[in-house]
This record gives sequence, structure tokens and C-alpha cells, in this order.
Amino acid sequence: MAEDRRTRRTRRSLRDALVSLVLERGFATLTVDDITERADVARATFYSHCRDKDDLFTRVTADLLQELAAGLEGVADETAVGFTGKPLLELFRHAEAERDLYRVILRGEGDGKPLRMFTDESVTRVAAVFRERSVTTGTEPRIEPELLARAWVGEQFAVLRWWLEQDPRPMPAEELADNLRMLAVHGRYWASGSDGAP
Amino acid sequence: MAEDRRTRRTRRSLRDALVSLVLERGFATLTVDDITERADVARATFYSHCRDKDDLFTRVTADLLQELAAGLEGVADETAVGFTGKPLLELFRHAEAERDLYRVILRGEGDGKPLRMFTDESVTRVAAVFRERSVTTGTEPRIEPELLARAWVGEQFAVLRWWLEQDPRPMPAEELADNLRMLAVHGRYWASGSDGAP
DNA sequence: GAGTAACTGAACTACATGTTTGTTTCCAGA
DNA sequence: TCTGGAAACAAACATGTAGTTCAGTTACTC
Repeated sequence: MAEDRRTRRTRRSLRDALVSLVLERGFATLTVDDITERADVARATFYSHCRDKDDLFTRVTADLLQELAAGLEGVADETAVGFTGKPLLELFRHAEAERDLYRVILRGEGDGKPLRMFTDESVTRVAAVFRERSVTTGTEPRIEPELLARAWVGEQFAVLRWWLEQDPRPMPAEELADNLRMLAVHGRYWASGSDGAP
Repeated sequence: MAEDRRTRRTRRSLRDALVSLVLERGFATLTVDDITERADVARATFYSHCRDKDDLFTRVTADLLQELAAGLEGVADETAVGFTGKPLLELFRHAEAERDLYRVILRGEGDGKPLRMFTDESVTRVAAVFRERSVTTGTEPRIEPELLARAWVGEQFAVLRWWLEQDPRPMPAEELADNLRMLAVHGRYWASGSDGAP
């Protein structure tokens, strides 16, 4: 017993309507009528699928993040310094494939809960990597892992947002991931072109 | 003719009510009545000061950012790699002094416009520093300045948000700024405790 | 092809918004 | 200290959106 075709159609319509409308006019000013009209769905139908606007957004987002998590399964991080290698590239590729929805999420639309969940999960994962690393190498981290994780994830997301918002894509996903990797290894002085320390 | 004492009082009340309520319950669910009740101000008075909730938030934020800009005047950045030295410390000190309002802004409350303005201004400033630097040293940046600026500002803001949300303050502003400076110079491998490259 | 589940349209309540008005209170400048 | 004017007030009003309900129609699954 597969899911009813009608419900699939309706959910897709609502999803697409929400995403396109948010990109056009922002989440806050949208009315449920706006969404149902764009989706060509009756008002009552909307409420049979979700409690309200936020709920719709949450569901749509949850689906996407689950998809990402699935894509991340089995992609080992060979760099061992917090999500720098293949997983990062996988994230960028996924984001490119689902560009509009990622833009909506990364803008912190809605009440910002989806974005917070996204970042917080990432921070948790990355912080764990940092801690584990300091155990296996037997060296003390020179900066608190929690702080380090926040910095790194903040950097990733800011760059990802920027990359997705540009219109001709400034560079392919591979190059973007590579830039971030280099930055992580060598620091910003190196990246900005100087030869020595400040 | 200084500003009427009554308007000062009213504006302060509205400001404080907004900030405390947003911290308690988030911006989206707040009603104008909630704000005016907490501020102990008549509904009509609210509308004689601002068009709506968002407008109030915008004004409050604009005041704060202007204050910050004033504080940044005359504080030269001796590191020349994008807002890493004294200006960063100045930002952290100001944020600590106005903790609650900063938390509200950095959470991206409202329509997120204040936060966007804040970050975009910072990015512009920092990108300019990177470009200028590559001119004076005569070396080519190894990573696009725009990307570098996004990464750096994203890192700053993520860390600042984290720092302000912790309850016993994890470290003084000086130490935080110092950590970020070191991270910028040496990169994340160094910071996480390893001795060599990956 | 039949039974069931999803969609529809319309009506209705509840509530927040933003505006208006006439009145009262309080400030600033003389 | 007085006074004109500005600000705050309470209350009522029109408007529009949020959710809910239900009887009737459509279309999917088995």
C-alpha cells in the first residue's frame, strides 16, 4: 500500500509553493491563502496536512535534512579535523541540487528553528570529532573544542549561504570545498596572500 | 530643546519590553498588546512611535549599531588581516555590555533584516581590508577576498552568538578575541592540537 | 467496479492589527 | 509660576487572517 498519489501531489504542491513564495516575499508576510492559492489547493486541505505555516516549513525541512543525513552515511572523513573532506563536499553537492530550499533554510526564515537544528547538529558532530582527535593524538587542543566547532560550522554555513545566493555560480562545489580545506589548514594569513605571520 | 522626557521614557519602555519578551517567547508570536502591556504604555501610543513590531525592532537595532560604529571610530586595526585586533575586541566588549539586545539580533529574530544588515556591513568592511592588503603586500590572495570575508565574518558571529548564550561566561572578551586571532593566524589544525599537517 | 480516503467550497468564530476620537496629563520655555 | 502645546490615554471600530467544521464531490487503491 503505497502512499496515495493525491497526498503526494498535494504535499509537493505545498512544498513548492512555500519555497517559491518565501524566496519572493519572505516567510513572515505570507498568508496561508497565498500558499494554498499558489499551490492550487483548498484551504481545508492545507490544514489536513499541517497545523500551520511553521509546521509545513518544519516538515519540508525535516525531509531535506533526512535526505542529507542519508547521503552522508558511509562517507568517511579522511581529514579527521572536523568535517573537512568528503562530507563537506557531499553537503555542498546536496545544497546545489536543492538550491532553493537550502537558500530558504540558510536565510533563517520561519522562526529560524530549522536553521538552528541544522547548525546545532553540525556543531555537535564536529565538536565530537575535535575531542576524539585530541584523544587519539594525545595532544591538548589549544582552543576549546566547543568554540572551535562553532567557528568552523559558522564559517561553513556563511560560505555556503554566500555561494548559493550568487547568480552565476562563482565556482564549482569541489573548488569551494577545497578552498575551505586550505583555509582550515593554513589559516587566514596564508589565504589572504602574505608569506609570513603578521 | 531636548527631547521630551515622556517620549524618552516611552521609547525606553518599549525597547526593554520588546527585548525581554523576544528572549522569553521569540519575536514571531508576540502581539503588539503583549509589548504595550509589558511596557505599560497605551496601544495608541505604540503606533504613534512606530508603524509596527518590525519597525520598533528596526529602530532599536539601528540605535545599537550606530552606538557600535561610534565605538569603533578611531580604533585602528593593527593586524591588517580583516578586523582581527582591537576592533574585534571592541565588538565583543560592546556585545557584552548590551548582551540581551545582541542575543536578540544574532538569533535573527524579526524578519532577520537587522542581522543581515549587520553581517553585510561587516563583510563589506572586511573584504575591503583583504583587498587592500593584497595591494600593499603585492601578493595575490590565494582565496577570493569575498569568500574569505564571508568565512571570517561567519566565524566571528557564530562564536559571538555562542559566547553570549552561555550562562556562566566561558571566558572574558579578551581571551575570546585572542582565540580567534590565533585561529586566524595558525589555522584549525594547529588549534585542535596537532603538531603537523593532516 | 466498489469502497474508502482525500479533496473541495463555504460558512463561522476568534483574535490581532492598525486607525480614529475626544479627553487628560505633563513637559518646556517664558 | 503660569500657559500653550505636545504626548499619552482609553475605548471603540473596520479589516483581515487563522483555524475549524461539515456536507458534498472526486479519484485513487485494491
